[in-house]
Order: sequence, then structure tokens, then C-alpha cells
Amino acid sequence: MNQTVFNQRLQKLIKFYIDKKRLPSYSEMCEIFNLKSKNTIYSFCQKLIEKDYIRKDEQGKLIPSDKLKPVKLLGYIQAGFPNTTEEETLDTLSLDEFLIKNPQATFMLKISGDSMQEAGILPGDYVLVDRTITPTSGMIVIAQVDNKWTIKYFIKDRNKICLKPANKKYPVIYPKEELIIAGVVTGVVRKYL
Amino acid sequence: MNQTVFNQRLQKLIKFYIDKKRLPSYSEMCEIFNLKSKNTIYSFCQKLIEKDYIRKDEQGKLIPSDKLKPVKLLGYIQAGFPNTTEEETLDTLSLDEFLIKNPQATFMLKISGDSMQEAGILPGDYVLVDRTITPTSGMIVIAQVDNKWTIKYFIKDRNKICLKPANKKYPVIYPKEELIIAGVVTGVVRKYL
DNA sequence: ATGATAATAGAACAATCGTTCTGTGTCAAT
DNA sequence: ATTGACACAGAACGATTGTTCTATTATCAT
Repeated sequence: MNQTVFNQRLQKLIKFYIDKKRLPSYSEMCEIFNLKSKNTIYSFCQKLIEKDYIRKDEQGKLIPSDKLKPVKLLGYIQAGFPNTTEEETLDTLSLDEFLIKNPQATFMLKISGDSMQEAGILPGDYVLVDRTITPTSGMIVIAQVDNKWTIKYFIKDRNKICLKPANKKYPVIYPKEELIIAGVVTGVVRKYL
Repeated sequence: MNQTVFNQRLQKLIKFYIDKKRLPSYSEMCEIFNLKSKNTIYSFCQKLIEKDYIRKDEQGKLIPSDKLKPVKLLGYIQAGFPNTTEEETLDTLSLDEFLIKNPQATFMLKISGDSMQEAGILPGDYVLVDRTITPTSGMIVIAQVDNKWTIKYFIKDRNKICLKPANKKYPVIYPKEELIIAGVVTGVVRKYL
């Protein structure tokens, strides 16, 4: 099969998966690729499996493989941008899987204040909070102080605990009574457009 | 159907979808739920469709709906955390879809320098770059200056263009010759753990 | 205890699934 | 001109699909 044709069909397949969140059946691929024989689709899918774009699970059903993830990953910025011709070889990943280890225990919060500004967490940013992690010193946590929820550094020094903002405008908090930690911040997300 | 049983099965369904990136067939749900009748599965799926956890596309195939996305979205931090009992009613979203409008044209770059520190983009952060967007003044762009790729503010004032870092340590760049813009930064992602 | 309601079992159905087969046409290399 | 490799058409196969039916069991309020 021509390499160009192969890529065209791959792109159509990826588009279908992004739209529908599922892979098309062989018959559906016939329509998408304007073909009339499922045999052609079969060998096309074999090539996709060889190149690890898709995979068969234990039940023999087609599932997307790592290369079908939505985000193309470049290295550091110095490396520059690749030609469009090389793009096929890039690693790809899913931001969901990249940022979230425990989907069931992870929440996303929108930040309103500027108390974590020097840590690069700005008002309007979103933070990902994992409720199952026990905080260690230096982690950023969501904590309840005086019946109000805030985001602060969690500092533990010789069994003394304090909550430290990343902004000199705000004071360090030394909790008097019990300290309620809702979860640990595992990631930050900002959206510009 | 019992609400508890419903949620248990929903969680098993979500787990299956996270693992396999596809929804199980009715027979597979029989095994997952320890049932022997596809009829039970059928009515269970009807309820899932009613509550908009899953959906049927034009071909009548089951696809995950908005509520099956991996991240639970809370409001602002002041609102606090909900009880675990209310968690079902939370909005959910996918970070992939939230951050990326043009998957085919979006790349992720790792930031190494501190030239955008005051904009909340720290070394080690990842930025999402859309190559199809034409930059307007104030946007953050990936640009080539002196054969090196950098990330800067794109400032356009009375047809004069300059590249401005978000760090006083670095100078503003006034490009002499042609300015190559690789893309516009549409989002920032930081991972702590 | 009785009856109403819901959940499950089990069977059946056409439709579609992935797979495999043969056959036809095309193209390039020899 | 002949060959071989390849892409595609078309047909066939059993297996599985989603759906619908009736029958049985479990649950719960009265």
C-alpha cells in the first residue's frame, strides 16, 4: 500500500476516533475509505497493529494504542519543530492519562486568589487534586482553615505543621486546632484561548 | 434497580472504559456484572442513556457521553468539597478535549528556561502549541530568533512587532529580519508527582 | 400473608461482526 | 512478454451483536 494512502486512511481513522470515541467497524471503514471489500480493511488493520497504532485486547476487539493519543509530544523547545513529513514518528500521549493517576479520586478546582502566584499558580488556573494522597512536606494542598478552603504549601518541620502561601502578601498559617486536608495538588492546567 | 447497585455497575463500566478505551458489549457486561441475561444489561443501558452517561451514535452504537469523562470538575475553591454521596452529580470533562481544539495541529513542548516565569510558566512545565492560529498582540508564541526557538509574548504595536519575555532578566527582542512563528501557546500543563 | 413491582433468567431473532477464501485488475521489475 | 507482488472486489463462514419476547425470582409496602 502506498505510504500516502496509508496516512490518509490513518488520519481518517483518527478523526473518526476523536469524533466518536470508538474505533469504526470494518464495514464502517469501508465507507470511510470508499472501499467495497472488507478484505482490504483487514490487511490495513493488520498493518496498523504492526505499527502499533491500534491493538487487539484479550477479547480480540480493536482498541486504540499509544500512538493514537491526541497530543503530539515534542522534546524541549531547543529542538525546534519537526517537518510535517516526520510528524508520524512523534510520540503521542493523552493529557488525561498524563496528569491523572487516580481518575476516581481526582478533582479539578478553579483558582480565584493569588496566594500561590510565586509557585506559578495564577488566578483562573485549574488545579488537579488527588484526595487519596497523604501530603508530605513541600507539597501543595487544599486545606480548610477557619471554615474556608485555601490552597497552600504543606510544610512539616519536626512535627510542627504550617501552611505557607507562595506570595509575600499573605501570612504563614499555623493551624491551632485540627487541620483538614482535602487533597494534594498533583497538577496545574491553564487555558489561554 | 437499587441506586447502590446502579453506581457499582457504573463504576465497573467506567473502569472498563478507562482500561480498554472502549465500551463493553452486552455480553461482556454480563460477565463484569455477574449476570446471565442480556435483558438486564439492556435495561441498565437504557437508564445510562437516560441519565446521559452513554449515548448512541448515528449507527446505533454505544459511545461514552459527557458524564463519562475522567475528571470531576468542582467550582471555585471557596465552594469546598462535596460529600462523596453527591459526587455523582458533578460535571466531568476530559483534559484532552478541554485543552485541545485542533488535535492534529497541537503539540506539547517542555519548557527549559525561566524567561516566562512571571507569566506563570516555569521550567519543567509543558505548553500546548497550536500551529494553525495566527498570533495577535499579547499572545504567547513559540518563535525562532537567531536560529534558536524561544517562547515569548507576541507584541504588535502600530505594525511594529517585538517579542517580550516575562522575566526582567531578559531583554525585549526586536526582530530585524523575518520572524518565524511556529505556533501560539494555547495552554500550560504542570505535573507535580 | 398477599399482591404489586422490579430484576433477572433464558431463549429466540435478524443483523452485523471479524475472518478467510477465491478471483480480478494493476503496476513494476525482469 | 512474463512474472510476481500487491490492492481490491466479492462471497462465504461461524460467532457475536443488540433487541425483544416470555417466564421466573426477588423485593417491598400494605
